[in-house]
Amino acid sequence: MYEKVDNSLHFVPREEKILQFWKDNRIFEKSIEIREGAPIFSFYEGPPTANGEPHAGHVLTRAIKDLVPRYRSMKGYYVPRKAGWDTHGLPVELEVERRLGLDGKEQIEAYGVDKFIEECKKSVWKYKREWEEMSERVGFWADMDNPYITYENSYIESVWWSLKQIWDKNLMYKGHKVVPYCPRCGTSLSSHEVAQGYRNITERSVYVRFRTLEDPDTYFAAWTTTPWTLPSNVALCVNKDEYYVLCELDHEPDGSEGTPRYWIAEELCAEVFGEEARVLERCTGADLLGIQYQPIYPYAEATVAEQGKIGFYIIADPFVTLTDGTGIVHIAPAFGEDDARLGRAYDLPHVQFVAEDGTMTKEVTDFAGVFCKDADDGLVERLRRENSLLFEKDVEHTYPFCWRCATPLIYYARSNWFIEMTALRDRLLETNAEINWIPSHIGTGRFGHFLENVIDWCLSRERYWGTPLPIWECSSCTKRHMIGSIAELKEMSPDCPKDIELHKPMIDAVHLTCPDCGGLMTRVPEVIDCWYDSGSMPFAQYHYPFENREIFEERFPADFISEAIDQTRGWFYNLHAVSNCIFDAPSFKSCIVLGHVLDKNGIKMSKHIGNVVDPKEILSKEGADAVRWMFYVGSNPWLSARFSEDLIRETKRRFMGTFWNTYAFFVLYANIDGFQKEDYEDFPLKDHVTLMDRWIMSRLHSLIRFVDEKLSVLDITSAARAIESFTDELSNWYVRRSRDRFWGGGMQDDKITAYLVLYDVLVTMARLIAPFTPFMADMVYLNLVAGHIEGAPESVHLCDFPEVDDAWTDPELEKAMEDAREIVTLGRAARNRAQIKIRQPLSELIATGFEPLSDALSECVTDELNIQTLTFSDDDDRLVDYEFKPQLRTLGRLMGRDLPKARALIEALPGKATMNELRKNGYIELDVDGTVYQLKEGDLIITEVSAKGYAVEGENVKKVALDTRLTEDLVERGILREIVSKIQTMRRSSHFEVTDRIRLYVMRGEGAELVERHADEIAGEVLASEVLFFDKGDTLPRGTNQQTWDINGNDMTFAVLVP
RNA sequence: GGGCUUUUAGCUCAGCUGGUUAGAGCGCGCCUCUGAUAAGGGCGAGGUCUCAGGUUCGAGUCCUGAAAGGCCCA
Repeated sequence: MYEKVDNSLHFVPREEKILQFWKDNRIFEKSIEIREGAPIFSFYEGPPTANGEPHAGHVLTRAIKDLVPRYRSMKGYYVPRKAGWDTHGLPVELEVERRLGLDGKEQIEAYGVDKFIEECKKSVWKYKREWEEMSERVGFWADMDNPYITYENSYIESVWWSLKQIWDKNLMYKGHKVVPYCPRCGTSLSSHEVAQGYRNITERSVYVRFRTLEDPDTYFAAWTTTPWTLPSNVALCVNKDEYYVLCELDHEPDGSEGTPRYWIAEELCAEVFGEEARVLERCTGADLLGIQYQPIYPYAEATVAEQGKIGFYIIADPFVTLTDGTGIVHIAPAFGEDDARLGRAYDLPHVQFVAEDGTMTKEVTDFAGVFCKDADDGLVERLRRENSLLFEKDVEHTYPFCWRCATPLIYYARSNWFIEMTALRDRLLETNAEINWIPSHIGTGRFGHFLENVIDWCLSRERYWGTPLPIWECSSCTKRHMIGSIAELKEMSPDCPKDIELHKPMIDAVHLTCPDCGGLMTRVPEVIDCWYDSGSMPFAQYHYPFENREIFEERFPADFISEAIDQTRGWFYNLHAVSNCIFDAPSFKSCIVLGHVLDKNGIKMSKHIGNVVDPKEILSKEGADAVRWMFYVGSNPWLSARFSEDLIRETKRRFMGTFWNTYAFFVLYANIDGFQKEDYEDFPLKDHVTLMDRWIMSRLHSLIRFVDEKLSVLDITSAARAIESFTDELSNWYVRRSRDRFWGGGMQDDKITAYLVLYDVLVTMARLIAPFTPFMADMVYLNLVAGHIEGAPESVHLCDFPEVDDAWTDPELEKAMEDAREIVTLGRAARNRAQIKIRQPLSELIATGFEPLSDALSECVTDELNIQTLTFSDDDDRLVDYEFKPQLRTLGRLMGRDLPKARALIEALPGKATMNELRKNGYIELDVDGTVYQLKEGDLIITEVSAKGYAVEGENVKKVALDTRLTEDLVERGILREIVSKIQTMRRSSHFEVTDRIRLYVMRGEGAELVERHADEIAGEVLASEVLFFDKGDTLPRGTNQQTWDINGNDMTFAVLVP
């Protein structure tokens, strides 16, 4: 006996049982163990941070990241899955700061860095349990007991090793980077902090003029919203591909007489100077390169002279656009990222006249000590006095403010450590081309573009909770040393404790002895960008190269990774960057880039809108399989997916409900008949299979092929959709058409065959869907296979993925069945139209436009439609006329502009006459305004149309005509069917068991004679052991259910009883 | 502001290299069937394929531009 199946859709308690089963029997561990020694399929788990709660998007990520390894595992690969945790970084520090009530670095130092670090270390586990529970609940299988943790010494040591590789390749340097900086807090802000503080403000922008050296009446017109950076100006920048003009005005800025001339972008000239400007010359930006001008303020002269560099001339860069301003951009390399980049490229002088506290430096003599933004007024006033100011204008734009203290941030050059990614640019692009991105546009688009414009990686952070940058500097000479292992550290250090922890502040107390001069070396204060940690996971998770050399080597690069699209410049880039630096190779071969999960209205989930769906709640309501399935089948995973309970319920009903019911049906009848698969191991199945059996088996094996192909190229959605439509065909065609094979007593060969086939389909399906809906798959498997079939694995997840058996596939049969089903659909429509219900037998259905079906298939159709004959006929004159339409594909080329007219003519052609001509000559002639065209059959779309006396359904070629005439015999058979149907209804409403044999009473009167003549037939259908007749008024035994029906116009009364 | 992406029925989605009347499921209305089913079947209503130009005999599909949503970056 199989365990009785409850056909409700409450999957949650069943899933919980399965979870327990997996845990108790170590199914995950076994699924790995049994594949040991097999070829590796390498999967890298992107480490989440347990500093925040998991949300619906993480369920999608885990659903995808679980499916692929499960599939590969069942395909025979060894798929180790090591979980990991991302633990370092500023968000952790901020959370701890907030909790401890600290504000800023000074207070952290006062509190004690060692205690602060301890708090950080604890804080990163805040939501560990939530993450573990969510992962387990969705059936995400990974080794959570031995995860890699980025703050552990062994992990950090591997990171250090990799940094030293980079150091040894001379790819690391110290330089300036412009960062968003809060002058009040004295610290730079990370991008995500900056993002919190954008505000819309109105600010003054100024147009100023720079006098050229060669001609005192010729100027460059420039524009800026930050006058306080003008004292630090060292160059002006144009776009060399844009056009510029030299125009002349009739007055100086202050209104006095003069004819000053200005260089300005052609497109912006009229906007800035109006129509009065006379254009004298026109050239491209390229022609302006190198022209020198006078500094607008005198402050920088000495500083520039000191540096021995050349400034104050025209440079060019594509970043200059003509959307506003003048097309000539003021460049101050200390105060803008583009500026800084150009400063490096052109080797411009470094002028930074704002101090770390945000005040103007002493060089700006007029405003020394004034907060930079407050100096704007004075600076502009001076320009006005000196006639350098053209105009002022208010502009509205967004500007970042410090999220902590609301001070306007400034972009400010700070000293930082960099990895020279620009030197690897070409290799980054080449190795990127080897990656199979899904969807592919990521590789060429978003990610590819990012790599094309790659900038050097600013690695250092002036913070506390991170991997310490292992560079030591000598206090007595200029020596710098990079440490690459704990052993090296201990060897070179006179004061390294034995159990050194590789974190601030402990590591800062460790000194080295300078190998060059013997002096004392101290570590630089910075930690590194925590993204570098996660980019190092391919090797650091295994403490490579200090341990696990082989493990790393055989698992690098990963065959598969997947995260959401916001990781493009995050984890995807960091993995790629680090592995290119260290191994000159990509670190993953294929990657599914997931879209974001939105709410049911397509809006991003966010706490303050209050539309966040708690994944825990949904999982415990609808179950994990349902949520997983919704993600797989709903839309392609790279598109943003909407997440709503309704959607989950719908997809769950469509697939899981249908599949589960089919399974429950099988178990119900198998148990009634005492069928058990193991009792029929030697049954010669192939000798007994029917057409329907061969069809469903063929469909099953075609499905296996399709799903396997799609999954092997990571096309999850197509695979899932195919499974869904197969399930529908299984339930609503195979099982429905085969139902009566399972009824009645006895165990004939045909019944056994039906059981064996349905069993095979269900069990094969269980293996096929195991990667998708692992819970339901195992429920079915555990009941039908494990414990029944000797030697079968104890869980479906220890099985192999199903393989295609070509002995079963029969594409022609599948095609023919498709036709049969189409005929059935049309036939049903015809019946509906003629208002003749299925229970009324009819004599004939004529199908046109179909290949004739085999006898067996025809029988399937006649039975389903309750007709006596199915006839195939393509030229039955009684039924058809013809209509013509142009075959645009061929005639478009032939006729061109005549086509619209020809089309009208063709559609007006007389049906049968034209058809006869076409058959006789092989062509017809068509005269379009005097041009005669010969049209062959292929140039026309020929449609057969309806005829009289039949109910006709269908369009174009494929049609059916239903003969609606009723004979006496047909009417009688209709009544019989109706009678049987009503008695069946009574059986059910009396709550008899399906197998109960009944006593049938029939009241004498209308139709009773008919029953008498067909008593045996009726008795057989309704499982009646005897048929008795009674008269109105007779008393029937107690418990008899008596009812009167309108049987096709006759009032008839029946009664049923289980004796 | 830039890059990438999405936009097809009330909702979720198909729609191949341009081709004839743009499809499916859900939902809705009417009808129907039911001895596994919370199901099945038929019909119907519901579409300016986001918009505007262009190429073409012909555009949901190709090109240009715009709008709206999403992501990343500034």
